[in-house]
Amino acid sequence: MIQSETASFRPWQNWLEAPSFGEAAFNETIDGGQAFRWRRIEDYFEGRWGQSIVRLRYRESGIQWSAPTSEQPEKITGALSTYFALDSKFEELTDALPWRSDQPLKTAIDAFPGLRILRQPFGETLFGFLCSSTKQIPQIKAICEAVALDIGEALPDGSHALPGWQQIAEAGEARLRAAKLGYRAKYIHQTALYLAEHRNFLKETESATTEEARKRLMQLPGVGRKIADCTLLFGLGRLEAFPIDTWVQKILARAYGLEGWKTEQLQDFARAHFGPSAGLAQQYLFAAARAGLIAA
DNA sequence: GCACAGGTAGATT
DNA sequence: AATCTACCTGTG
Repeated sequence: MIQSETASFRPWQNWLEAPSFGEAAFNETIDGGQAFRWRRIEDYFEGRWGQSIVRLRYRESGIQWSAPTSEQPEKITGALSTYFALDSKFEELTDALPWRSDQPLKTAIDAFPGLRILRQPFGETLFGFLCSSTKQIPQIKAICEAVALDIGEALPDGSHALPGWQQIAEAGEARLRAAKLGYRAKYIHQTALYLAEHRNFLKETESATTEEARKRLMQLPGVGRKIADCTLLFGLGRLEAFPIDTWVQKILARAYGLEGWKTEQLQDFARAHFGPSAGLAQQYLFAAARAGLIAA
C-alpha cells in the first residue's frame, strides 16, 4: 500500500466535549460494526468520514484527538460533535431502556457503559451497509478501503474518501466487482444510477418520518429491511430503527426465548419491549453477544 | 472440499 | 403469504 503523500498530524489534544465513555464502549462504538472506516494503530484509532480524517485514543482522563495539521481544529471538533451525536443524551436514553426487568440487556449495558449510536454521513452509511450482506466486518472494511482507493477522492494524507453516489455511478459495476463486492456490485451500481438521477432522493429521505424514510430506502436495489434500518439508525439517528440481522435474531431467540418467531414478529416485540430507543438496545445486545457475554 | 458470513430479490409452493 | 434459492468471495 503506497501513500503518495504523507501528512503530519497535530499533537494529541484533549477532546473537551467528549462524551463519557468506558473503554469497552469507546472501542465498540467506533469499531464494533456501526462504521467500517476505522482501524486500530498502536494505541489509537484512525477513522475517516466525509472529508474528515481523525485519530482518537482513550485515556483514563478522557478522549484525545489528533488530525492532519492541514485541518482547522474547530472543523475537527465540529465534525466530531455531529459524528458522535453529542446532541443526544445516550445516558438518559439508556436509563429509560427496560434493563431493570431484562437481564440480558442489563448485562450488556453493564459491560459497555457509555455506548453510543454514531451519526454518520447518510450516503456513506447506506453504502457501507450495502456492502455488508453476508460479510464479516473485516471484509466489509477491506471492501470500503478498496472502493475508496479506486474511486474516492484523495485526502490530505494520501488516503482516500469514500466516493459519492455520482462517482460510483460513473465508475461502473466492473470496478466495484474488482473491489471484491461480488453480487453486491450490481445492487450498488443500480442504486448509484438511481441516486445520480434523483439528486434529492437522500436529502428528502432524511427529512421524512422514519416509516416513510424506510419505505424510500427499501425501494433502492439491494436495500431490504435490515440495511434500511442500519442506515436509519447509524446514519440518521433514528433510534427506533431496530435492525434484525442473524446475530440479533439469535439473541432474541436464545436470550429472550423467542425461538421460531418471524422477523416481523420480532420487530413488533422489539418495539413493544425496548421502546423508542430500541436501536440503542440492539447495539448493546449486539456488542454483548459479540463479546460472548450473552447467548447468541 | 465445504459450510458459513451483520441479506435481498425473484421463483416456487 | 410462507419458504426456498441464487448470488460473489474470503475464511475456517
